[in-house]
Amino acid sequence: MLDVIEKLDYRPNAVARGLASKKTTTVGVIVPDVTNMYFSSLARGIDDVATMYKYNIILTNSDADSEKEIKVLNTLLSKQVDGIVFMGNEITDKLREEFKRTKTPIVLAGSVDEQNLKPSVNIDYVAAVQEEVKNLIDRGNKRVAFVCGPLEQAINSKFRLEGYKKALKSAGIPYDDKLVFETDDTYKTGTLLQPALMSVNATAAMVTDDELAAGIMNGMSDAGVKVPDQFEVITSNDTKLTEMVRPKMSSITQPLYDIGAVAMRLLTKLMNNEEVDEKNVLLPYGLMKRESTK
Amino acid sequence: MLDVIEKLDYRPNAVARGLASKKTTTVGVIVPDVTNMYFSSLARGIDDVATMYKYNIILTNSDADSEKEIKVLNTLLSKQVDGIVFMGNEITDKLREEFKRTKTPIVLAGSVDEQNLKPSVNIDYVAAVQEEVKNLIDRGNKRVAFVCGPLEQAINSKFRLEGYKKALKSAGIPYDDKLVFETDDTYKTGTLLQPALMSVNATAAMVTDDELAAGIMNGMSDAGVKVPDQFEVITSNDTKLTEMVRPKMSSITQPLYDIGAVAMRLLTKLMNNEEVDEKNVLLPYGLMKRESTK
DNA sequence: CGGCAAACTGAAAACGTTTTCAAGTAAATC
DNA sequence: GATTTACTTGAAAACGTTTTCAGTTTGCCG
Repeated sequence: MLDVIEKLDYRPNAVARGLASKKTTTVGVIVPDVTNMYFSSLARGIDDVATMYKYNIILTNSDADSEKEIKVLNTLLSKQVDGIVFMGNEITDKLREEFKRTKTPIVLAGSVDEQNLKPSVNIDYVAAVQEEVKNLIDRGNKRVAFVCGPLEQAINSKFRLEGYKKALKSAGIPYDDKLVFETDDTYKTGTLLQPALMSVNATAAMVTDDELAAGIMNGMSDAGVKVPDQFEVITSNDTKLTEMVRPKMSSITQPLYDIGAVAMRLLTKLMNNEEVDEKNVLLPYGLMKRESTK
Repeated sequence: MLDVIEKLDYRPNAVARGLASKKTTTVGVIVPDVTNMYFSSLARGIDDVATMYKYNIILTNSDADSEKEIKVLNTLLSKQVDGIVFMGNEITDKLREEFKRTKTPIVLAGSVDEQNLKPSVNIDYVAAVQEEVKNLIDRGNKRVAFVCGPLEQAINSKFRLEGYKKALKSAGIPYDDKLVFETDDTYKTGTLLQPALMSVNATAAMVTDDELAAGIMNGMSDAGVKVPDQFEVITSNDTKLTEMVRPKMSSITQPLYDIGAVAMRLLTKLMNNEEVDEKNVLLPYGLMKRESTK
């Protein structure tokens, strides 16, 4: 019998099944750039639990471009994906409209929407940053810089920067916007930041992306500034890059793989019309001291 | 009025179209691990030209596990993908059988099959390694180690190791298998290799993976061995990691993004039944001297 | 103006499954 | 043993498009 099947080389046609059953067992994944370790880690977590639940993922890079995001969202929906996990931190009104327009379940992974329109999986970014910046201040840093990605992204402006401000406030240090550096989250930009950082007399930096932080550290080293003795840096994503550079980078730790995995698990429940108790889950974060801080 | 707009809010059903037209405008991508920068770079190239040609990609991680590869290949085929780009370097006979069984176009990206069964896009690994090892030898290294991933993978055993042997041969140096280290291509393994490397009196290493190489370099530094003065290392993939570690790693340069892009472009031709002149394309490689070599 | 090919049109078939539904059969209840 | 209930079976409908094909119109040429 199996021989016959082998001979006939029969494969069930999932497309026909999809048409008939209105389920494709495929989910869409929208990600700014797989090439960034932060996102590839999430993506890996997503794919693993997706296959665990017999789903496949259609992976698309959006370059965090709002237009591309909308476009790709619609092609995914027209491909009848059963659900979507979205990564990207600038949820524009237009995008939110698109989100509302469909009844296909969508969950955000490692991405915040200030309006909490959709279920999401994150860590408590403000608490984490606040805690790290407090530590920096307690260690004697009077002027700690905040180096982040685009402030249009709520995760930076509404969360991380808030944590930074809170830490400042409870330490009685006035907020100085000369100390916040808005960047594009790339390694190269980081390497160029040393002069600017020095010119404002910063002695430490809270950085929101590992590649960016690596750039800053190397820029410092190349300019003869010793990390952490003369300049401390803390990064945010705890990708494996933190262990690869020297000195190793202290970081907020996030369960990257798990964020993806939990997001996907959450999505399976939604696709299955199961009840979910907590729509916006916060996973525990930690603080990992390595060599870039005193 | 809103009803009308809502009514007009029509999305063509790609699944129905797929059934009727026998084209899904979706291609499968099988990759060992997106989390590895080498593969995520290829994947990015693939996705970009895929969207350029109106395709989407179903991305699956195989962990380079032969069984998973076969399994996932079949689910992709049952999902009626129009084509597949495969990454992974151990093409087993069983996998080859599966490849033969289907008439869906398949191309290999950054992955060699010694039998050249399927179209592929690569660089000339043997020439590249040979050249770099020759340079190492010319610079006075009598004992250069070859540190690679699993030798079951043809890319390592049949290509890179061959290049290594050739370089040795033309320099009149006898091949010593104590100098070849078969590993699992991970950073962590690299960090542990220093004692073994020292014990065989190696003064340089040709490494086949960037993360692995970074591990080796850091292991050396941590043990007080100066790179490149006391130990030179050359790596193979030229991911952005090479620029991030200190010292920066000298590397064979490969157009990673382009390998993916060209592979996908090739696939579009095959899916379109166009003639392709060269089934096994070799893209140009280069040698980038950075700081991990003298 | 006749004849023929080309272009257009609309309805029906096809795509390969799942879902539905009706009819039939077996089991269970009294 | 009759009546209901539950289960089984097989055929038909449905899924939402593209493809096909016959029929009709248009266009062109002699």
